[in-house]
Amino acid sequence: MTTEALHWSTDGCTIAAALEVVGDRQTFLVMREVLTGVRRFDDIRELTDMPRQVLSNRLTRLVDEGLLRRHTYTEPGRRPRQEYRPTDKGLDLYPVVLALLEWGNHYAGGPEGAPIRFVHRDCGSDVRLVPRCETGHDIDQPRQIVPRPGPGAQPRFSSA
Amino acid sequence: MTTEALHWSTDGCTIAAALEVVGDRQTFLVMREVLTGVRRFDDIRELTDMPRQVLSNRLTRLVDEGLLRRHTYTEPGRRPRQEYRPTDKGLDLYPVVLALLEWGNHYAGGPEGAPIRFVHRDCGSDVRLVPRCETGHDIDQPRQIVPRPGPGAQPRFSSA
DNA sequence: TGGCTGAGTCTGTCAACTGGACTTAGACTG
DNA sequence: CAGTCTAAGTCCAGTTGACAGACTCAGCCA
Repeated sequence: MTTEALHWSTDGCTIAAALEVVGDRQTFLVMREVLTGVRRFDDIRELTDMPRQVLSNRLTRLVDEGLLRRHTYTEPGRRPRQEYRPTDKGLDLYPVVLALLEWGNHYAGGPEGAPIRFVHRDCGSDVRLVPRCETGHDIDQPRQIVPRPGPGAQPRFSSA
Repeated sequence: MTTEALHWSTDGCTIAAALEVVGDRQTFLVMREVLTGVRRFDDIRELTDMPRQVLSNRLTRLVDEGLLRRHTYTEPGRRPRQEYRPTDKGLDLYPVVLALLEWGNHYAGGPEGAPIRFVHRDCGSDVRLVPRCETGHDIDQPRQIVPRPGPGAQPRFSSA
């Protein structure tokens, strides 16, 4: 019953690499706000309820990582302000946000339903994530998904 | 240009609720291991490179939250050991894992490719996540996804 | 009896988060 | 022009959490 997975190292794991960028709660909440259209410092701070210092830190890092970019804009009769807008790299996190939203709706949702949903711009109906294999089968049961070593898999040398 | 999103509170956000459970790097790495078939304490510890205390803490919490369950099993001639197995609630995190994997492959992958992939058990080909709206349109551009207040949305009272 | 091993617990150090006060730069007010 | 308002931070002290490494405990085996 030894699992094959044990023989492979996790070096270079791209899940870990992704978590390195967005793997903490606060960073992810910032992305949630930006992807739902909230883009100014104090608005994000209020909606995520995080200390200014942490928000400042996270925004700087997300800009450095290329998920957000700063955009200065000026409303008439006001001084210039900063907005944080998602880049393509940031927008591509939508599936992660959707996956978490679906899981949360299923397992952590209250009776009144989620306060947010994501819809198809063209038709207005809700967006769901469908796991599908490249042969074209839709997969409705997670047990139909199984792990395999990928192209970059390296044998694991047990450190004994 | 004022965004509508500003007028809605994030109370009850199911993304935040999901992050409350799996929103830190270490917890998520544990789920990655369990979902790839690595289920014993010391194996997880070695592959995730985390301190025992942190792993112990995370495993206990994941069991308490119902994503994992402990399973005692005995190899012949060895004393009983614990395994951590995913529950249905844990298995349903597959889409989140897949979404992070895809993002990581795209933006953080090395030239040699990911060390892990997930395939359809029946046909063996790679599983991808396809965002699709409930009307049936596949969505290939993240910009076609837009946020809307959900059924549980509450007006936001600016705290001035 | 004593040793091995998987799965932890204990302890001290050090980095990160937290809440609250302070700072800065434009624009507007009198 | 001096004073005020606001968005977007920075600074500071206290507490929490991660980390590394040593120690513990329970079965099994020689």
